[in-house]
Amino acid sequence: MLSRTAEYALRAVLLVAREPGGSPVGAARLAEALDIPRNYLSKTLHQLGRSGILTSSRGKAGGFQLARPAEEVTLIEIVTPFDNLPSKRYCLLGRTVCNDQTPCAAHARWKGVAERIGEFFRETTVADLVRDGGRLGRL
Amino acid sequence: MLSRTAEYALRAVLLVAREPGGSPVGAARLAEALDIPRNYLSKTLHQLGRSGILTSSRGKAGGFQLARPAEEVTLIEIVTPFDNLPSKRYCLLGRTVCNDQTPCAAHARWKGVAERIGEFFRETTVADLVRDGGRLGRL
DNA sequence: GGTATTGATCATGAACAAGTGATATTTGAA
DNA sequence: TTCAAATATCACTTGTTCATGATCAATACC
Repeated sequence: MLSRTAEYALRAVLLVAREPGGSPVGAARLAEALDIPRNYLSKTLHQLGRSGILTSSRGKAGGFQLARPAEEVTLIEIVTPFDNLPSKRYCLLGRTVCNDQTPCAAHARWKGVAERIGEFFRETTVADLVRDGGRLGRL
Repeated sequence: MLSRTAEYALRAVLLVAREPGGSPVGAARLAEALDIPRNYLSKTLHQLGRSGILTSSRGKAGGFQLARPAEEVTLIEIVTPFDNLPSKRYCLLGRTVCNDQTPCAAHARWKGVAERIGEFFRETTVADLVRDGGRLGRL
């Protein structure tokens, strides 16, 4: 469903969002928690910065923080730079044109499911998932 | 959502299923209709044969036919060899363990969507899509 | 100012998917 | 029996994702 990198991005953002007091979380700590190489995660974190989701601070006690309130960050924002999700226009059969006027063979039945997926990513916020709890790290 | 190859597989099976009288459809004709290289599609068709979805006949007037009635062939059967779909156990955040007992942060909210996707592929049959009509080929 | 800490960046390779071209093999029909 | 049509298979290129290691650059703190 999602690329590896997009999964890491989600988990990293959630870890940052959970940090008590909103203090900066270092890339090394995040990489350790997610059990992936630090330099690999670094690139992902940098992209999240360019997306306006995280801010970074260098030097001692530096790290990453949320750039905006968790209530305003939706999952689709986090995931989009890493992965093209099935949007409303997505055709299950990979046709270039596929809509209600000129539908593919699967259009009518797939439409509802695709819309449901889109809703999930558009409407679920970081705050929602922080509130729900649940595991993020290695274990 | 699906890999290119899986999309081609679905479209190819539907084209074969639509063939009047169930007569064999040649790989060349399928490739032309889908606008993809013949040899590339050949490998996909061969795999569909090994999956027990299509049968092939060689020689003149050979080609591919449905191995079983269209009502009995579900989309998940077609797609599985080419692409791992998000199943019931699939974790949106890519954690190795994720279930109702030890959920990830997204589990509760994602569960319903994933189940809906699974239902679609498990319950939709080739006959359903043939009945619906809709386009398959290049245009 | 120097230095340790931290993020940012560069270079590289493994694994996989997608696409291309050539050849071998089977089989029906003239 | 021979030929042509069709599937089956092999070898290769290209591009992308994932991952790793090494290095550069900025910054707080002493």
